[in-house]
Amino acid sequence: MQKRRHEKPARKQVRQARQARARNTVEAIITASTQILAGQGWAGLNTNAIARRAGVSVGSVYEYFRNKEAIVDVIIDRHLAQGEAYLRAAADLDAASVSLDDIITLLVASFVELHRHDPALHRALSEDVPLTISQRERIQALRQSTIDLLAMALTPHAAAPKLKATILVDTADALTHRWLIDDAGTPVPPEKMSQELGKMLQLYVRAAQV
Amino acid sequence: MQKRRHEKPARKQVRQARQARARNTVEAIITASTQILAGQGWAGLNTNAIARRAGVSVGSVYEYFRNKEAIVDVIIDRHLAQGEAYLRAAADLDAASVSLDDIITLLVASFVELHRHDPALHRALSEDVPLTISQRERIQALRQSTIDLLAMALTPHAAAPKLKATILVDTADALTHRWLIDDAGTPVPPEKMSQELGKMLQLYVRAAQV
DNA sequence: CACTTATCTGAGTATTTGCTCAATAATTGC
DNA sequence: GCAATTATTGAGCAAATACTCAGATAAGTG
Repeated sequence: MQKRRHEKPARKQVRQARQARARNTVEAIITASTQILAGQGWAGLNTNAIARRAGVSVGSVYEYFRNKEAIVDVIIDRHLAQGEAYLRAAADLDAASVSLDDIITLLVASFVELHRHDPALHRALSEDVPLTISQRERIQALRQSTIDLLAMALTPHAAAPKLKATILVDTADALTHRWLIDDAGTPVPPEKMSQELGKMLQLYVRAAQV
Repeated sequence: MQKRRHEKPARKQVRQARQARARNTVEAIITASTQILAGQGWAGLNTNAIARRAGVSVGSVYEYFRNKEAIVDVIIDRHLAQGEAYLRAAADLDAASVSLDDIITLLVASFVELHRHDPALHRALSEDVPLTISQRERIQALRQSTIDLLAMALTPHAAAPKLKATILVDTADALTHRWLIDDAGTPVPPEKMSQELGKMLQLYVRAAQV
């Protein structure tokens, strides 16, 4: 049944969990879905399997979630919140007191840390689950905030900080992604790789622009 | 029906197209599938839609392809062949006569070129279609060949050529991917980005190692 | 307890979709 | 022309799966 043909007819209301028992049910559903996503990916995520794994009936799933996508929505929400937390922590640093070295080290370390936690889930969410437009927008906004914050931090140290910040963030994100999540075939260990990544970014930021 | 539960029972043989009419049918099926993949992605690719778009009946589809995945297999095959062609062309260059500048310029230009051609299909194949193990292996092999070839080219110019080649290839691939395929939200134009990418890779390769 | 509200159940419905097969048509070889 | 081979058709089967609903059970309230 995969897709509703002509847009959802605005079905019935979902219930808000009031009692503790119900909140447990909701959490069980989310946990089960997360595990299935990490283990079998989007293709393995079906409502019957979710209910079975959560130890509840399908009816309960639809009591608290409008549809399958709504469950994933919550999972993505919680996942993005982690990235936003890292960003808030970095924003609290005193810009004047950190060196260029520190900035880049923190950048690389943050991305590595983010990707190291539950790589299977991260992979499923970023490469498997079909994201809605608003989910994509939220990810894009997080990226842009990171770039903006980094650009501010770079301003005392380098020319063209916005451009450089874009390159730095995209490179750090794309490469940690590839090394920690995507493949299984890097002959070089990830620590060595992220060390090289830091070195490369350093050289790039320090270089005089053309 | 999505998935056969207990491994394919080794069904009936697929037919080999002998007459010109049949070869047209096969091509029409592949073309239709490619278009659907590029336009609607994996989720929109179903056998009835393929048959309709190709102007043939479902029966014909299964006359020449064991199942839906077999069609995608051919598409991926042809797509990878392009990458392999680039690699062969690069391998024909005289190693002694090219400068470090040329090597990196060619690397970046090749990746840009590869990703610019039919980005929608590229995206569907690399982020949407669930790849089989052997398909992943083939991609991995192509990546490794590229790294090996680049490492050889770098040997006269830099220390630790294998490590550097790995970084270069992964960076070029991941970033062109992101800029040309993934998003739609880069405020900086792709040409500028690839120029910066080339600059960064140059600096990295030229730097004395620690 | 009696009553109301919240929660849960799971067999069943509606739909999608991969794929088959018996019948029909076109092409080729003689 | 006439078989044999190759090609095509499309209704329909079987399985998967998102989601519903009528009724059972538990919890809160007086």
